[in-house]
Amino acid sequence: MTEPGLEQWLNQADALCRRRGARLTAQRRRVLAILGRTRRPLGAYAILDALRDQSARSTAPPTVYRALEFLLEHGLIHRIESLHAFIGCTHPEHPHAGQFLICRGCGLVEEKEDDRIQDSLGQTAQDSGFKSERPVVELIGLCADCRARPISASEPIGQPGVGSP
Amino acid sequence: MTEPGLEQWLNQADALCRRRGARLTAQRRRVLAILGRTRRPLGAYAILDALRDQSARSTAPPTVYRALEFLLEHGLIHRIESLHAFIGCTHPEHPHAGQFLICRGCGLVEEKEDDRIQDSLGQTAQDSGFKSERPVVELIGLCADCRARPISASEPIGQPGVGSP
DNA sequence: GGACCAACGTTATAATGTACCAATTCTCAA
DNA sequence: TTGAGAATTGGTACATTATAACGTTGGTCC
Repeated sequence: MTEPGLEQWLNQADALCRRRGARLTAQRRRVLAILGRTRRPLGAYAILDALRDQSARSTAPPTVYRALEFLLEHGLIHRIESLHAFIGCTHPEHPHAGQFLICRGCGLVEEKEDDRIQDSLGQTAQDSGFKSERPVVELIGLCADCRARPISASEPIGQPGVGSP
Repeated sequence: MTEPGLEQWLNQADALCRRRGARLTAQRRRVLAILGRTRRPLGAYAILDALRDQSARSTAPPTVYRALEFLLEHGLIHRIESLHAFIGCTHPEHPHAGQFLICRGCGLVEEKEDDRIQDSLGQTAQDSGFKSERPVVELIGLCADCRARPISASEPIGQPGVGSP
């Protein structure tokens, strides 16, 4: 999410919520903005720290988790299960479950919405008579850039977030 | 995993480890057996409780996590990310990453190894120049049985494990 | 204004996972 | 067989992630 696009993204989220009769409150918007400034997933406690940094008011875990719950419900963010972390949704127009390419080198996450994957998952579920309600698809590996870099096989670099203390 | 099949499964695991020069010790075998007795995922602390129940010796979390780490490395169990839990692998002959159909009704998990899914994931990764090292594919929903049952839409039933305190 | 309800503040605690070091057990060569 | 070294386990403490419970605030509608 680039800085100029951030405002636009937040406004789009605001509009979406209004349309649904939901309220993107100041607190929720702050959390969304924190996630919107990075393409890396952030843990709840990293978000908490960011909130504490940007305001004098004290903030506790439930506040963050409540905001995250709301944003998840409205498809404005996604949860990355394998990292216990959250990331802004890149196309929140319609609710969906994306697929995530998670680079263990640089920490960047690419969100996909691939029909072939969704079809194959749907087929497999159907074959078992299973009704899928929440698909979790996360590929952990190395992005193109990190594969090209010689040091790529070792520890992650890049900004703090999750996993890089 | 049925009771008569359990011994056979454990022995297969033992043979696999031997072949690789790894040691399926008594402790590791105990953990594997606990997972083998259910088709439901178990949290680390549920396994810990089971261990404590079946022996007078005291046991601490690191013991369980070390055993789980070993079993994961050797493909004898899988980790279910969305549940923070572990489940026995149904076909450990070769290392692999399965796909999991997780019923939120009865808690049962079906492990798949579907070529269409794996192909579509591979395609998507390749399109992005991404090298997938650890795919996480978990579908949370309702199994055929639970869909058929009228009460199915509400809370989970069945044996303890994860999520049913 | 007052009743209501959603959102938020606050404290405490549960659940999951790991760092660290000591004690034990196993293996293999001398 | 025995002792050195490696692998495994025991055990304490603590870090990280998440939620329960209850009171307070603030906006909305009559």
